[in-house]
Amino acid sequence: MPDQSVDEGCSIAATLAAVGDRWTLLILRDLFRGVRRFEQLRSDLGISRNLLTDRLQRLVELEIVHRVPYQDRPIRHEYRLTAKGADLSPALVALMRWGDRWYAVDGPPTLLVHDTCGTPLDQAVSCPACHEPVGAQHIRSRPGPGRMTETTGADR
Amino acid sequence: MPDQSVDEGCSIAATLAAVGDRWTLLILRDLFRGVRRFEQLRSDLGISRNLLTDRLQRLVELEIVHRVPYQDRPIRHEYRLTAKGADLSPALVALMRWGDRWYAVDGPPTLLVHDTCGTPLDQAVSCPACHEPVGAQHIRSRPGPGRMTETTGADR
DNA sequence: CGAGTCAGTTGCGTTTAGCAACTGACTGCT
DNA sequence: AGCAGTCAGTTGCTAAACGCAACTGACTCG
Repeated sequence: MPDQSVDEGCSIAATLAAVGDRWTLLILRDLFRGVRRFEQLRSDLGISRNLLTDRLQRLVELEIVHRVPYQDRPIRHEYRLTAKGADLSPALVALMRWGDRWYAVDGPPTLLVHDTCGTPLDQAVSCPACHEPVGAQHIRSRPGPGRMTETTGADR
Repeated sequence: MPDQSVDEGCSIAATLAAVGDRWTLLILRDLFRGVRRFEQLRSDLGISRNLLTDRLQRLVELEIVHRVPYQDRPIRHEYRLTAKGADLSPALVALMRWGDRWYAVDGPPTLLVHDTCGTPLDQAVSCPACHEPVGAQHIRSRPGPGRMTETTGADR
């Protein structure tokens, strides 16, 4: 387990400590897609029940997901993204675009489009001063003002 | 292990199959930062040697990283990002920004700036038609034309 | 009343991760 | 020449995480 020495002062490490395991980002992908129920998630992902239970509980604890009842008798809950969870959207988009570029055969298997106009969307790192896209080789990093909080309470 | 049924037709799953384990993205983060040698990576990350060996070999196999000699006698290699590896930059940026937003205390611990002008950079999903940033709730997905290749040969 | 569904929990064997010790090819000092 | 030190691994053992199958419980429906 990457411990606090890695996390300290690095937002990438903090993010990965929260959602960076084998299943969590895949679960979140499904939640974005509208798959919200335990059994749907389980069969769509092929994850075992105990792990799904565990990952969902963890996501609820981290307030990335919340558990809302969708029926009584018997009471059943579904899992929905919170604002914090929905805010992972750019990260999933970025991961998807890399897979599109390096592993897709005849173009992307899934297109992201603007709901109002249907245009396929793009993602870029841009410079607010120069008003232009910035490639990886023109990105430099500098120490910023902040510090990190603990991602989790005690465990993991 | 998320198997091919999950990967099939999903670039997010393909990406995670390649780099989505507990250490790989952290290793890549260090490579972006300029940490390139085995012992530097090991001590910076706190990863054990056998795992680091394994992850680096895997990254070399996937052509995300290549191994280049930096001295003879004794021959020593360093690990550098290939174009494919450097192309993960937007994904790491996205993960970092989420950590910044949800776990940083007094602003981000690391700032990304444009090398030519020093301006802090931003990342956004945008619509080429509307010329405006698009939030998660306005993104829809549609089946695209493509299909996925295998991320790995046989194992894992 | 028995079959079926959904959402878990429990138990157990396999895989993977983490730690420590060891190897090997050197360099540099005395 | 001999010994300490560095870098980049490899090997062996234990502990934690995962994956599977079976079981529970609260229902509904025929």
